[in-house]
Amino acid sequence: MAPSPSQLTPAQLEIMNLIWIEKECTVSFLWEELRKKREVARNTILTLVQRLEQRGFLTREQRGRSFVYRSQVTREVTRKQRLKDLLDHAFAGSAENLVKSLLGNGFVSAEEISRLRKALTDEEKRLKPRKNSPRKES
Amino acid sequence: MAPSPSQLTPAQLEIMNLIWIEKECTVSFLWEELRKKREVARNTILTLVQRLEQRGFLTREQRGRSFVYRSQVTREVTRKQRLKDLLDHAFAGSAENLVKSLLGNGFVSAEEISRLRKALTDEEKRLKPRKNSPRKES
DNA sequence: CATTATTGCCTACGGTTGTAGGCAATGCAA
DNA sequence: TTGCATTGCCTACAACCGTAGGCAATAATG
Repeated sequence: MAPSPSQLTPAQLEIMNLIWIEKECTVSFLWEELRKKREVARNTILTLVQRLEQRGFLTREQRGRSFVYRSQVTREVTRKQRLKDLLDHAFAGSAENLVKSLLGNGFVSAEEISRLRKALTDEEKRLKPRKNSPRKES
Repeated sequence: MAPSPSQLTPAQLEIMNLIWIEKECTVSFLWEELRKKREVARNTILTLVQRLEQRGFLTREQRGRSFVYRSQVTREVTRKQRLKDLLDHAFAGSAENLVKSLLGNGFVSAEEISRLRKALTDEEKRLKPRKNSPRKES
């Protein structure tokens, strides 16, 4: 149960989220953005970013007098990992229970429910197609 | 961004999951159960459990020569917190994207999809009832 | 009774995290 | 040119985490 080096901590995720949006970030930019939400020293951000680079989550490239950082892992892969982790360790692997917890706690808006119902209906058709309603072979 | 004391770590969650199932656990019992999955010293479990008690996640009660530990927080509340955390910090608050990620990564079985579609259909009716299909109050 | 096993307590240690100060190099401004 | 600003580096530190050893008290066993 050694601390998983592939799971981003909250502060790390905060930075990655910004970089995923902006594609390229300098430390100063990250600092200014994060300082809008909480007080933090520039060196704090610098250290966090440097450690993320050391562990392979970011790459950096010299641009003028400073460095520009880019992500080495996609947001989607990170989402998938975190989702699987939550699913396995908090919901005992039951996606059904997870989604029902989402619903039961009011985390899903009416519009989202509507769209999700449609998505699930499609998915259901895709998995169990009616004999007389053929579909393309993708 | 101080480490949130209310978020259980993996090792802590492993213990809480057992206690949620068993309702009451001694350290020795937890040790035997966890040792089935990985090698770990009894004192490791003891320390983890003691720290969980210090932080209010567990209560203990002397029973004979040892202590019996019980949970002070429900599994549901913990699930809700972790789900909200994942939702906000990894999926930017979009439950729709979260569920679609579940689907897209094959984390949901066909049976679960079927049941969830029904649950969502019900939920949709509940939120946007047809004018001519009244429902009970509460 | 003597020995072995069980149980809890105290202590520690190496690693990580979030936090940041101090310093030096380099660039811009007056 | 002299001073202020930007930027990165090195260092540190308290907290926390997972891990566990050593010890003492007490209970079970022979």
